[in-house]
Amino acid sequence: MNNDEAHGAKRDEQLAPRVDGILSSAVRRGELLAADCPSREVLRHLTSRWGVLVLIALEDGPMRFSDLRRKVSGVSEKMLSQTLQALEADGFLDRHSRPVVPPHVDYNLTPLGHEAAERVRLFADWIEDNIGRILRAREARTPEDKGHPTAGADRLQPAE
Amino acid sequence: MNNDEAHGAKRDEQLAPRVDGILSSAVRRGELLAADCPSREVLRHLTSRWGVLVLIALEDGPMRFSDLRRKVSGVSEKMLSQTLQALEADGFLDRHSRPVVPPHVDYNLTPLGHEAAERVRLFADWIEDNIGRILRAREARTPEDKGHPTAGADRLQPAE
DNA sequence: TTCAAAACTAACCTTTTTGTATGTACTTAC
DNA sequence: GTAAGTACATACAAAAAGGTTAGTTTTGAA
Repeated sequence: MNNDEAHGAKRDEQLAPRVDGILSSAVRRGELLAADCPSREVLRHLTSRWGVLVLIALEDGPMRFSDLRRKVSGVSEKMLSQTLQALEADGFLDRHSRPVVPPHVDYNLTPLGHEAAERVRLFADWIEDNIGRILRAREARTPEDKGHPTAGADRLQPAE
Repeated sequence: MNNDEAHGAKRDEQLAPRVDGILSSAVRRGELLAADCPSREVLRHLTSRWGVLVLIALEDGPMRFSDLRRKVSGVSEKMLSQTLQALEADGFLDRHSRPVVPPHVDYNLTPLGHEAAERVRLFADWIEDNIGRILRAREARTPEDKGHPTAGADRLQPAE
């Protein structure tokens, strides 16, 4: 038997993900673009400055705090522990602390975190693969001053 | 020789994207995790709070400023124009202003922007599809106070 | 004996981001 | 005649993010 129906609470959250097929795109799109969509908060956490890099770093396997700190170059201890706690609270990774001294703590992705990390890395890989194009496109625009909003609007005409 | 060498400057950026195959994963991974990697800045722009939503909104086609403002619910005029300018400067979207009054300005994704938006949407879709799991995973952790770093370390043993 | 390493926390400060409110120039709708 | 809409800029204020330093506790290495 399926005890899925058993807990009963929060039907709303469970309803939306079930919608798949033709309508799903429009419905889901509408959700994220809505100000009160809970996905927005999750999106913020996962796309946070250090969150992205931690997820990517942990894809290679479990890692200790200080190893992560060295791997994710540039992160401070404070931001790393803050980021790890946020991701842990969201259920994207697990923390395993061994009661030894000096402390030994391992972090590893949960199945959920692994799925998220995969997607994040796909996006990150695209950026790295295309960083040349991107930088060139940027340079093609910054050198020349692009027309100001009012600059081209010297001669105004009524909207047709 | 090929005229690729002609401009001389920034060989480095062009070199990396050319690396593909077995080594690419390790190399690229290493780049983003390096503090001075230019991809990090691009990543910040694309994963900025409103940048993600603007890219997704523009995937359906060109849109005017005020239409975007209504579609991306919750964004202020200031942040929207700031976000649009940043994405435009990076070459992810184009701005087309018609010299009429009241002003009429259209924004649309460039080919580059389209590729980026696709990846971003894939990730966003995953979040929306799994928001139920995510929220449940979070709730499973927050109610109970998870062990403090020192809490479980009452009896300390030398690291083995 | 002093230092470094481990994995943090807490306090303090700076920087960045975001929001709010206002103004602009002109037109259309009420 | 007044309000609303258009696409912003600008100034100021609040909030969030980030950095730096110091401190904890114990071990092992120099």
